Amino acid sequence: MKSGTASIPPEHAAILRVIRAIPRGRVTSYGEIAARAGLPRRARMVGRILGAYSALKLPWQRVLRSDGRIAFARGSRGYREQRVLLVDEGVVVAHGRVDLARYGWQRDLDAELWKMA
DNA sequence: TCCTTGACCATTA
DNA sequence: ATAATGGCCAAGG
Repeated sequence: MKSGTASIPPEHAAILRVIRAIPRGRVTSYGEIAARAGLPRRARMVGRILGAYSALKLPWQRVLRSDGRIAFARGSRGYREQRVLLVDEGVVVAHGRVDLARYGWQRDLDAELWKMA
């Protein structure tokens, strides 16, 4: 064999890197992750990656739709699990939705910038 | 090969 | 707030 590790496509690696960088207690969207990974308009790919690499311990619960709603169908196993994991790290989930103005990753960045003023 | 199905999204109406 | 449209694209029938 070549070098033990299975080769992960660069695009996949870029997306995984962004997902792993989401701070605990904050959330972001599929599209935002794609954009940060240098792959604008490829939100769908992020969803596929999350499923494909579920063996890795990723903070998948911090990934929501662009409007802050959980992507899984209400009542589904994934939906319930994600809600629990988010609440566990202090994120308020009301009606299957998170207030992005409050818990969004971007907002976290804004706070950092404000501190410099 | 074609068609459908998604852990999606921005825009337009 | 809901709905249609077009973009995106791998996987499975």
